[in-house]
Amino acid sequence: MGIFSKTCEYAVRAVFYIAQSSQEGRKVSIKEIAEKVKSPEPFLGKILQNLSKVGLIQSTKGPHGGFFIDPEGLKKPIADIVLAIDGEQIFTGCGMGLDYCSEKNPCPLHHDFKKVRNQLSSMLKKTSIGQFNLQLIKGSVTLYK
Amino acid sequence: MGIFSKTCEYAVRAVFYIAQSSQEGRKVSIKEIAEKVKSPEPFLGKILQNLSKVGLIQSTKGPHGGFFIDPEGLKKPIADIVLAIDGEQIFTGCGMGLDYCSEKNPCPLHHDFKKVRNQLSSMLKKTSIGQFNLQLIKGSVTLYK
DNA sequence: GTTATAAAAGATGTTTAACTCTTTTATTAT
DNA sequence: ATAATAAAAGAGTTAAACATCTTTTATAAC
Repeated sequence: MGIFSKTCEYAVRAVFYIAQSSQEGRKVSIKEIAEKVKSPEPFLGKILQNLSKVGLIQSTKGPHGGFFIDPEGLKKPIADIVLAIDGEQIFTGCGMGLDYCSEKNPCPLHHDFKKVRNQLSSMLKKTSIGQFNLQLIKGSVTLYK
Repeated sequence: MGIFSKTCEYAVRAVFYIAQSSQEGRKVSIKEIAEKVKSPEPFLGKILQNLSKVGLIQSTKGPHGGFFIDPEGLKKPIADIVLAIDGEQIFTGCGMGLDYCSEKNPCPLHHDFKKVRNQLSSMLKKTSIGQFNLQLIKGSVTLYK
C-alpha cells in the first residue's frame, strides 16, 4: 500500500473525475466514474455514498441523475477526502505508532517525522478539489491512460 | 493506519530497541523486546525472523542467545527496515495509485506528491538504525512510556 | 400513474494483514 | 549425553479492509 489506503485512492480519483465533469456541466453515473478511474463499480458506489453523506459531493437519483460537485465544493481541500476515508491519523499520528508521542515525550523519529507530516498536510490542505479541472480537460494531467 | 503498516511500526521500534541493547553490549530475547515495544510476542517473533533473514539483525539461539545488531548494521538506514516490511511502494508509488503515472504522464498530484515522497525517502535514508542509541540510553527520546 | 433510470441502504462475501500456536533446530551449561 | 533455553519454521486463526449483491427509494419521461 502507498501512503493512502486503496479506498482513499479510488475516492480521490473519483472526486477529481466528478469535479472535472461538473466543470463541464454534466452529472456522472457510478458506472461511468468506475470505468474511468478503474475502480470496482459496486465498491465505488459505497465510497461515493459515504462522500455524499459528509457533503463532499452531491447526487440526484433517477434518469439523468448522477454525481456532481457544486462550485463551493470545488474549493474544498483534498484533505477533506483523505480525512473522510482514512481518518486523521495521517495528519497527526506518530510515525512509529506510539500514542503517547509528543513534543514533550518524543519518539526517536518525532522531529523528522513532523516535517514530513506537515509537508503532506499542508499540501493536502492547500490543494483544492477543483484545482486541476482545466489541466484535466486539456489533458496535461490525467486520471487514466 | 499511519504512513507505515502496523507491522512496520513494530519492526522499527523493535530494531531501535535491539540497536540500543547492542550498544550496551547485550543480546535481547523476543519476550523482552515485545514487552518493551508493546507488540504481540509471537507476531514480533515472525517479524524479527524476516528481518533476520534479510540480514538487518542478527540472532543466536539457545541460552544467553537473542537478537543483536553488529556495528556495521547500526550504520544502515531505517529505510532498509521499511523496504523489508512495507516494500518500495512508499518510496516510488503514485499518490493516487496509478501505475502508469510518471513525469511524462503525470496524475494531478504527481509533482506535489513527489516532494513529499522525496522528503520522506531522504529522511528514511539518512537516518541510521543506531543513530538514536545515545539519546535512547539517556532518555531524551523514548520507545515506551 | 406507469415505466425506466440511477443512487441509497443494508446484508453478505472474499481477501489480506494481523496475530497465534505448535513443532523443530541450534546453542549452552551441566 | 542430557537438560534447558531461545530462535526458526510452518501451520492455523482472527479481524479488518476490500468488494459484491439485493432491495429500496427518489426522480424523470412518457
